[in-house]
Amino acid sequence: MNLSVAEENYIKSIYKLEEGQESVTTTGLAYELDTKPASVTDMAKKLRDKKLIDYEKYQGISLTADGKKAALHIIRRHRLWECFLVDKLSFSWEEVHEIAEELEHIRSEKLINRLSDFLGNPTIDPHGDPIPDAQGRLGKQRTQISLDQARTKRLEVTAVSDKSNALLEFLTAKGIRLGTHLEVIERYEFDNSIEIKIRNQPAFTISEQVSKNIMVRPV
Amino acid sequence: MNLSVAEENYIKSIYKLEEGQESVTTTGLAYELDTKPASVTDMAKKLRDKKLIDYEKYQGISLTADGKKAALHIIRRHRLWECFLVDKLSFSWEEVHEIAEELEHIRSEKLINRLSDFLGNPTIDPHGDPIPDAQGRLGKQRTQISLDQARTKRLEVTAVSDKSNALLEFLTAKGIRLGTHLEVIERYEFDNSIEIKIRNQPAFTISEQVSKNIMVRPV
DNA sequence: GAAATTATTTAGATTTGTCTAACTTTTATT
DNA sequence: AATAAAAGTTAGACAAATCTAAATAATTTC
Ligand SMILES: [Mn+2]
Ligand SMILES: [Mn+2]
Ligand SMILES: [Mn+2]
Ligand SMILES: [Mn+2]
Repeated sequence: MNLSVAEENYIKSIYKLEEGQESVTTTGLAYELDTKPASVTDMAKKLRDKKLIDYEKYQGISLTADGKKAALHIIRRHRLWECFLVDKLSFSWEEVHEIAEELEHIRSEKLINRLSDFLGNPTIDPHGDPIPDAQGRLGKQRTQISLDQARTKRLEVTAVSDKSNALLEFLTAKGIRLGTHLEVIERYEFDNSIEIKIRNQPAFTISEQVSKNIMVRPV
Repeated sequence: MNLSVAEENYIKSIYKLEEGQESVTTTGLAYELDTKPASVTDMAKKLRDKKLIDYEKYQGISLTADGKKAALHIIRRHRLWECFLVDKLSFSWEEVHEIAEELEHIRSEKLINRLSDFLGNPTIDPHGDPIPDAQGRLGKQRTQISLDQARTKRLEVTAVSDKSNALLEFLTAKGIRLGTHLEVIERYEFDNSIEIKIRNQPAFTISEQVSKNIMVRPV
C-alpha cells in the first residue's frame, strides 16, 4: 500500500484521536488537521476504498487493522526522526515536531531501520512517547497518569501529552524535562492549580491546563 | 521563495544539464526528468513567472541568478543527506541517490546547517561531487579530468559522473572507490578501452563508457 | 528551397487535494 | 413532538502536476 503524504497525515491523526478515546468525527478530524469538514468527508471515502478505515456517512470514522498498522509505521518514523534531531543534531524538544512532520513521509524501510540502529533502537521519543518497533508493535508502556490526577507526592515526569511550542517552551523555562523529579507541595481546589517543587529550587504553581498535560509516575 | 517538490526537481535538473554545457531543451529536460515535453513546457511557464528561469517559447531554458542560487541550495541538501546516509547509516554509494532525492526537499535551513555541522562540514559527497556551503557557494574544485582523457599513468579517482546503480555497482565490484590509486597499463585504440591496475592486484580492462565516467587527477 | 522530419507548444482531460455554499441528517432544546 | 442548532455531506469549482493528441515551428535532408 503506497500512501500519499496527505493520506498518511490523515491516518496518523485518526490514530491520535482514537487513542484519546474520542470517537473520531468529521469536524474533530478537520480541526486536528487544520482543514475543512468537506475535505475530510472526501478523504474518508478514499481511505475507506483503500480499506484503511471503516466509514459510513454520518457514522464517524475508525481505523481498520490495516489502517492501524499503517499508522504505527508512520508514528515510528516520526518519533525516530525526532530522536535523531534531539540526540544527534541538538534540537530542543519544541523544535522537532514540525520537522519530523515532513521527515516521517520519506519512504524507505531500510532507511528507518538503519536510523533506528544508529540511534541505539530507542523506545521512547523526546516527548516521552513510545516508539513502535519495525513490525509496528508497541512495547507495553510504563503506567503513567497525568499530574493533575496523581495522588502521591513524589513523582517523575515520563511524558508530555501536548506537543505545542507554547507548552514545551513553558516547561523548559520552568526546568521541567523528561525524567525530572518533582514534589507536590499543595493542591488548590479552587482552580485545581498545583504547587510543585523541583529539587532544592523554590516552589512554584502551575495551572490545571499544564498539569493535565504532564504525565508522571510515582517514584 | 517557497518551491514545490516538482519545481525543485526541475530546477535541479536544469542546473545539471547547464553544468554539462548542453543547452537545455524541452525534450532533453523531459528525458532527464522522465516526463513528457508537454509537461516541461507547462512547468517552464511557471518557473519563468517565478523568475527562476529565462524562457521564451522555442528558445530553450536557462536558469536566472535566482534559479542558480535555488539549485545550489537543493544540491547542498541532496549531497549532505548522501553523506549522512553513507557515513552514519553505512549505506553504499549506489543506494543513497534515490533516498536523497526525497530528503533534499525537507525545508528547514536550521536542519541542514545542523546536519552539515554534525557531519563535520564535508565538502564532497560520496560520489566525489562538491557540496555548496550555506550561502550556496562552491569551493574551487580540484582539477580533475575523465579517465579516458588522462595522459599520465598514475592516477587517483576523485569522482564519478554517472550515478546509476549499474555503474556504481560495477565499480564497487572492481574495487574502484573514491581515492583509489590506479595505474594505466595500456590504452587500446580500437575501442578506446583501457587496461588498468590497482595496487598489486591483477590488471583488468574497462570500456570507454566506464572510463568516461571516472574522474581522476594525476598523482 | 521545398519537403520531410524533429522539436515544441497548445488544447483539452485527468488525478489529487482542497475549498465554499447549499443541502441534508442528526442532535439538542423547548 | 416540533423546532432550532449543530454536524456532516454533496455539488461544483479550483490549483498543481501530469498526460495524449493535435497543431505549429524549427531544422534537416534532398
Ligand atoms: Mn506529516
Ligand atoms: Mn514526539
Ligand atoms: Mn528530488
Ligand atoms: Mn551524489
